Amino acid sequence: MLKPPPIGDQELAVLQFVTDHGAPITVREVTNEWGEKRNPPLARTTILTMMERLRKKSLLIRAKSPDGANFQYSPALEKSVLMRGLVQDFVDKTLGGSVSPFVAYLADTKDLTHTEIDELRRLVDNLAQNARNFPE
Amino acid sequence: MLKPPPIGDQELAVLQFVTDHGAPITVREVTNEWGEKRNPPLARTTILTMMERLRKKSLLIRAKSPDGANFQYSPALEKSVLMRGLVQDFVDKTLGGSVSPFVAYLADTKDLTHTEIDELRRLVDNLAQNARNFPE
DNA sequence: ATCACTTGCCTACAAGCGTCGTCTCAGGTA
DNA sequence: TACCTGAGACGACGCTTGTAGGCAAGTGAT
Repeated sequence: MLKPPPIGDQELAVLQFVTDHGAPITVREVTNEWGEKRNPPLARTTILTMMERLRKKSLLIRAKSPDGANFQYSPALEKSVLMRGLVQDFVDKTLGGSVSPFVAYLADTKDLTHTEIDELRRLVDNLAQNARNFPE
Repeated sequence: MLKPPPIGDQELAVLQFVTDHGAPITVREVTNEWGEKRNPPLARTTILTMMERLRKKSLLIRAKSPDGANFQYSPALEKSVLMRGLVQDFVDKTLGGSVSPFVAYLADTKDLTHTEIDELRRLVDNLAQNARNFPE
């Protein structure tokens, strides 16, 4: 398996926006709905360039719009798959492959809501459940 | 608070090595003990450059060795602080500020050992404990 | 004093990223 | 038909990162 090309911060932001949008979206729409609201706003061509670079990296796909006037872009990967890749990458590269440090260092930052902690607990329980279903 | 300068992957690897080493270390030592073992091996000057860049970013500090012949580098931040910053950064930038997706998407990757899951559970319990001690 | 090394600094250069300006071309419009 | 407009393609520029070569000053041995 070849190493996935790295994604820049802005590229990732665009990718997330497209992914969260749910439906195929044009460069113009991304510019209007996302790029211009930022500080500083981004030119249309900037968005276009980033989206094309994402396409080169096989993270976006595009197809002619129904009227054939322009292109509509869609995420090439499901959000869950994308996220998992990002997390995996971070864990491997930065945390040295073990997830324990994540929660460990997270424990120091007290800015977790009760809701989030509950959610974490629920997820860990789930994790344990799954592990029991798939013993080594 | 100004935005922390970004750290490249290799830079981070060097920084981690220095941090994990525990004692002040010279460029030569990093080269021998870390740089040359890699694939491909890194030249001494490459390590030097990276360590100097890390120093510019205030992530390493250095001081003359006792015999005054060269410099010894040490991490500017404790490992826990560094890690917390990295995790925080990742959560903010990639996960949109919420930690739940982390464990959620982690749950899909089944390559967690029982030991790690147990550890996670313990940590979450701890987290909950702390939260109870500091109600909002 | 000279030679061999080591260390640190300076410079460089190719990729990759963030950001656009410009060019061109297909379609409408007057 | 002669334009204007919006879309995509291309190229570009500055900055950061990864990688390193060359060089000058210091140090120790001869």
